Amino acid sequence: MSGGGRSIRVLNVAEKPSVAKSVATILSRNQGLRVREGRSRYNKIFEFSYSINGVPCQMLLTSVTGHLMEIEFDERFRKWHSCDPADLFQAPIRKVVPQDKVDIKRTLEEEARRCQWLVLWLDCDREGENIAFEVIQVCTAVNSRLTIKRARFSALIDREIHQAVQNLVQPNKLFADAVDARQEIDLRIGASFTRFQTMLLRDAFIIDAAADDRNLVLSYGPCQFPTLGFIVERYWEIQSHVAEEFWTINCSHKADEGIISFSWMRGHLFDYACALVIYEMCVQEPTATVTKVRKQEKLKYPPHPMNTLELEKRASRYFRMSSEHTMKVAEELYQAGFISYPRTETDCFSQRTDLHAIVQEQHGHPVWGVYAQRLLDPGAGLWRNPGNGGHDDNAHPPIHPTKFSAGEPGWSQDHLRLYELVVRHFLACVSQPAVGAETTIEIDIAGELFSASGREILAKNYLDVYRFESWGGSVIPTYVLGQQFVPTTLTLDSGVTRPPPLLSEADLLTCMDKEGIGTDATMHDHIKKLLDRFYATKDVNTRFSPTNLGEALVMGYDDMGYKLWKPYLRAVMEQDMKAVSQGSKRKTEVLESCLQQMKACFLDARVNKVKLLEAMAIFFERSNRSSGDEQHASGEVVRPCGLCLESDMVLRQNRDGNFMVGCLGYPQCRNVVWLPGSVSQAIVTTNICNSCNPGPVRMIQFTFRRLEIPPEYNTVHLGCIGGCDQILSQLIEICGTRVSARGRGPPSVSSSVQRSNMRQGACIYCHQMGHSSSSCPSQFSGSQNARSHGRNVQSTTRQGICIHCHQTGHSSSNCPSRSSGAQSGDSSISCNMCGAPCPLRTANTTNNRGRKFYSCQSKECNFFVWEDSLNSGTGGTSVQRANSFTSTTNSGRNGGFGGGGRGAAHAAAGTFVSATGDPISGRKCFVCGDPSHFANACPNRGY
DNA sequence: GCAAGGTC
Repeated sequence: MSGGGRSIRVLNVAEKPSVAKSVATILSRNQGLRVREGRSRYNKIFEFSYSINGVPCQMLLTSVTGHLMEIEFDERFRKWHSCDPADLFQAPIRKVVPQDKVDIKRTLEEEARRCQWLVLWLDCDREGENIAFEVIQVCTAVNSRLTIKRARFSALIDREIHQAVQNLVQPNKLFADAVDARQEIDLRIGASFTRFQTMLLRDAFIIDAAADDRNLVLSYGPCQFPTLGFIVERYWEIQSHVAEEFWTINCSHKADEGIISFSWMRGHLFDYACALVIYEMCVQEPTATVTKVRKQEKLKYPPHPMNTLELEKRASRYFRMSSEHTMKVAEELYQAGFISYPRTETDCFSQRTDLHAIVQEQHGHPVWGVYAQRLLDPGAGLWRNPGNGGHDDNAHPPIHPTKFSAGEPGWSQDHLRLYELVVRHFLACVSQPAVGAETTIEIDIAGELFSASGREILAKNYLDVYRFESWGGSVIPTYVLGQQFVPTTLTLDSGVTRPPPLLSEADLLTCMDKEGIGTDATMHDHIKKLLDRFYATKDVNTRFSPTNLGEALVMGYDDMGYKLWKPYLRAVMEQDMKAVSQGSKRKTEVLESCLQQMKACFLDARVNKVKLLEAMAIFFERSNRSSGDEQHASGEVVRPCGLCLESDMVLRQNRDGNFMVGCLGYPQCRNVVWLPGSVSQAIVTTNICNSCNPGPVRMIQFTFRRLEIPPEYNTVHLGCIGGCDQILSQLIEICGTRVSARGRGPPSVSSSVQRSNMRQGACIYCHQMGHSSSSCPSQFSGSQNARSHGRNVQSTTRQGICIHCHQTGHSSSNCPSRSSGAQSGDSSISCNMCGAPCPLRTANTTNNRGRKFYSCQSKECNFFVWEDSLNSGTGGTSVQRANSFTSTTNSGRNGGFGGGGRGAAHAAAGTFVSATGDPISGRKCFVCGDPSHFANACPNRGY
């Protein structure tokens, strides 16, 4: 069949070669399907006959590989020095087909010329719709008569595809518009901030991250920076964590089955005194009564079908593979046909997927083949229809095996691992949950509740194949309701709060997913970028720390008050994109408002660049290099350069206060006009000179110093530097210019900052007067020291209070309360118990923050009393503290508190014992000080 | 030399 007669010739274009092949195979029913090469070796052309709504069609089905086009700035703005980075917010941009996609474009052009219809089979998401319009642009450019149609399909299965082609619709321009806006905003923000911060910082400091830091790019991007922000924020959280002591009561009981540990149902208390009172009550009446025995069946469900995010997280957790490497290996397995498409959000299988067939294929595997066989055995009862994770990208199924393998010759260890994960995960998904019998026992000791639980695994089910997860079993003896026993041990133990751990790769992916940073196909790229840019490092446990560079950048913007490192910006953009795709906002409207805001933010950041410099100075030594990139980047444009014809010339003031108009192409282009030394002020106006070329040349409003120019000249003059201005020429001749001895070299960043510091009179490191930051005695050059120094500046000086005790006047590192958990005061009393000094201190625990107490300095004594209770006439107490105040009973033999053993004898007499069994004498009620009763019997007890 | 998004 040649496509002659009345049949229509239809060019069909899919997003990727694999989809073209699948659609062609489905539509042709694999009959009469021909394949030929296109211009691009990856994108074949499939041909077959088909009938659309009764109309005979000669179908051509080919593909692109994702986006066909990119946006870029016009030539004039592409060189870093060719313009002010602020110009990038409005510089002209265009869409072009990059060199590596030209072959695909040619194929489309050649085929489109000979077709009447163009049917778009791009993925049904916003990016897919945008690619559709790229294809339309290329095809209609060579054939304007094309009828354009869109196929909507949600899975590559027969019914969907046949249905899609019989119900063709129009492409959705709004979806494509949303992506256009996103692309433009990303490019403009990314390029402007990247150029700005690179040129500002790279040459001003010795950044030891890279071997050659002159090639370092300090990139900014709306996805990479929030990702860095997550890492830095967690790091700061850990740095500022102040360990707080807490107290808990532990109880154990020795039974025939072993020792059972009961945990206190209050968890823990931060108030020692309160914990102690309760503990005293328990020791006083230690008999435990079983108040609840709960037995129930618990199910542990298998995971949902796996999408990209889960694949990356699990490969990181189970194999410590980086997300970037995981995706590389997954792509190779996909290309070789062993697993399904690895970039998918979908975590539920379509009803129509033949899950049994996928299981069937694994029957022969030497390790999990038997499990796969059991799954399909109805008698085993192991099968379960997979769960639904609630995500569906309407384009791809969850990741699952597509071809059996027991390992291929070319596979690495990671190929084997990842294939195994995909297969085992799939088999787990279609398996019954694990079943356990859980027993929970609750006991009551003197009104306090404690609990213990045990689990018996009844059926492992999916856990038999999913070796990556476990579910521990533990034995618990039989207790009956109302049963009484005396605990074997009852201890008051202390612990300290710990900071959260550094973010793992899986944690980071979770944060990104939650805040909408990146897509399933790009998240790993953003993480890798942070490592490539030396913003973060990853340890062997896949946990991320910021580098000095990463922390300094975030700190700099944070100090400016900008949340550019937070995910909000991306979230707002995402909302706007949604509004555009739904038609409630126009693309131009979103672009205008977003770029306007970001430009204002950019200009403001530039004004506040000292914050970035200060933050960098905390971690890095100043460099002597003087590239002056920063100065080049700033200044008002006066005219295009007539010498290099590439860059603009801008008005600037050098460090001595003299004005010049220099080319931004410096040092390649050294074109410069020095202005008279008598100029005190120069402002670029919007007036254009109508005689000088190349134009436009903007006029400058000059103000001269009265005493430095002849009396016949005005102090104010609107002049042109293009060569036409006689007055300016005369003044240059009369007054001369004040070119510095070193010539045009612009001031180095370091010297300009030092100068501004001196002017303000304070060092940017320590905020003290009398020296500059470069000679600050507190400056460390070692990076680790620099970081800890930086943290102190960050958390104490900046906020003005110690993060530990919340007092002013010292930093957290030398906080007097740091080691003791409380702040020492001046006054002290003599210890009621041993006579040693008891200084007055201030509690810093959650429940008693600010409350004063006296505490004996003698570790053996530890007399303790609240100041307010002392004033009200109540007494103090002396106890053995942390981990050592133990009541040892001998319930096994005597079944009672008053039984044998040294401790028990004292306890029976109402005396407290230490862990060594020695009595603690002189006990009296903690609440009121009365020795005739314990606190639990005190009439004044408030709880 | 800048971004993020497709996909190979």
